[in-house]
Amino acid sequence: MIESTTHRQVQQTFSNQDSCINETAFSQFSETRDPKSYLSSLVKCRNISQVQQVHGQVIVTEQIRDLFIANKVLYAYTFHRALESAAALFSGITQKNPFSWSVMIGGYAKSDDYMNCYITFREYMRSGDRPDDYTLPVVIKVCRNIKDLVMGRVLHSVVYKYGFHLYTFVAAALVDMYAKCKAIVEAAQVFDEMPKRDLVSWTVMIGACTECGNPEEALDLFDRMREEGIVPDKIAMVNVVNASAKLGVMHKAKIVDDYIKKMKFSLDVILGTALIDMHAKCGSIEIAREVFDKMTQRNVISWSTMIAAHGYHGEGSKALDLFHMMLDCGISPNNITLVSVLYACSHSGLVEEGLQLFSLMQEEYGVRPDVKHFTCVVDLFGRSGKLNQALKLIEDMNIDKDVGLWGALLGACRIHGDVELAEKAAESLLELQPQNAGHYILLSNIYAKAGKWKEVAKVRELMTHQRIKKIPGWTWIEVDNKIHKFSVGDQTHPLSKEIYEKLKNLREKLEVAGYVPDTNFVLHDIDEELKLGLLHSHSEKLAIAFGLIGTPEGTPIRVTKNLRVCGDCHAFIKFVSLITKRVVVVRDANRFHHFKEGACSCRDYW
DNA sequence: ATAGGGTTAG
Repeated sequence: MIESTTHRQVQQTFSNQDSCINETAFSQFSETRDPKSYLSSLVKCRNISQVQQVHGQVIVTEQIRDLFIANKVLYAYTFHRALESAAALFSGITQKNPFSWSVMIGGYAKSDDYMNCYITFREYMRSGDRPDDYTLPVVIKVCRNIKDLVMGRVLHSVVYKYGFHLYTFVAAALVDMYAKCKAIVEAAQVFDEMPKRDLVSWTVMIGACTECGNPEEALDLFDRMREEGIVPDKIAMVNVVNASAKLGVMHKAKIVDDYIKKMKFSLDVILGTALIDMHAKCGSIEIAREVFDKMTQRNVISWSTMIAAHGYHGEGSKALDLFHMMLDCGISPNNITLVSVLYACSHSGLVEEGLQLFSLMQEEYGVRPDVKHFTCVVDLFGRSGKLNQALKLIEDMNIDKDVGLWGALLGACRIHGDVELAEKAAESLLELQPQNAGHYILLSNIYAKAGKWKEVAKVRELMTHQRIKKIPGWTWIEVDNKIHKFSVGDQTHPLSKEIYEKLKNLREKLEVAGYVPDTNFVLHDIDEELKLGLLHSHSEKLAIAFGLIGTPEGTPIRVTKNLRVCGDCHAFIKFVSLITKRVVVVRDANRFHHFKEGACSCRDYW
């Protein structure tokens, strides 16, 4: 069964490595000459040379003719990622059974040799054997890893062609593959078709929903899963925690957290890190930090997550402290850690610290700056008014420039009212993303701030011409575990009358304290009176007024805005926090701005 | 004997 070349090759290797035959497993083998009993344990804990020795021995004893043993040795090679030896052995096996194929294909997959994995799978199909339940998940997983949706669909059709019903392992692999390729409809189809769903199938579907931007559905699925009597494990919980993190709703985070405590899941690195991320993104930076401090093991990801969390909550110096603590613990930062630290610096206005870090990140930490790091530094320069330096940095870098980079520059232009540079940034930005309404709005706001109404009109014309619609700005707030959503001028809320009353009352007090409404904002084709009305009923203001009505005194008011908070609202909120003695936490995108006693935790950049 | 699900930025 085994070709003689393979035999010779192995014997050669065998004799070259004769010095280390004293390990228990091997001597045991030498005595008994019966590898079946312990070969599998040998595979798992010994090194490659022992596999070679066993291989040599079974060739000598001709036990290699036993397909069971040949397959075992094959698996041993792939386990240790010795693919060349595995392939040589594999090609010598003339009577390959599904196990042999599956192990060889899985071996390539494990070693990230995707091309050979595909090729061998194709050979398998052509060999006349039909692919089995064990091989398909492996190849489907490869499609997932390299996001090869085309091949993934082919494999899906193979499943049907051979008349498989959606066996759980295959189906779970398919759902996951589709999800990672962002094909949520197909993922859901496979999931719905499954005759039986186990914990893994539910878990991948929960992950799929989160991945494709529907965390609410993910949490619903989790409830459904439990209703069907499936008990989650830690991996399932990580997916649920991620869903909750993405949703960003604090009371959901609390429910998930309570459940994890109730089920007494211990916090390993991954679950702990996911929890930090969830609490931070749902607004509780304090709880996030508590989890972090409580964790018994932390890796670079846990540290990066916590550093980033302090960063987007406007706590730049805490982020920096943590970064140094991390270094003291002997953990090497990676590129993401450095993005997090630089981001923290730019959001808190720690210009010197940020620039210092950037300048020595390569030699000190061995991380080569990529476009994300440059973006943070452009932000850093930009916010501190050093627009020329920001531009020079962009011009001098020889990395592909992306939307984020130009966006940071455009944002900086808005803060400092640099129209000329804004036009330059916007030009590059619109070239990369001509359909993104946000860029047009930002540019037109910059023109408006400079009083260049002709240019404002031009941008508007451009938008109309290209059929680009402005996205409405929404703000929402959680009160009594319910989400209340507001848009500008909103009158649909049941308590609308009280809200406007409260707002009017509030505005009088704020104006006495020094708040001046800023009418200098863009609204097209609207007369002054209406414009003023809309100014007084920004979605943020409505949500905050409702928050003042609906939440107990002394508790923070937390609102989320889908777009960036405008300058007028920023000033408004500062005064609200001063007058009412309430902490106001505003989240826009993934940034949190904590307002307390008339000040904002983040560096002002409106 | 071999197979499917887990953490960070943007």
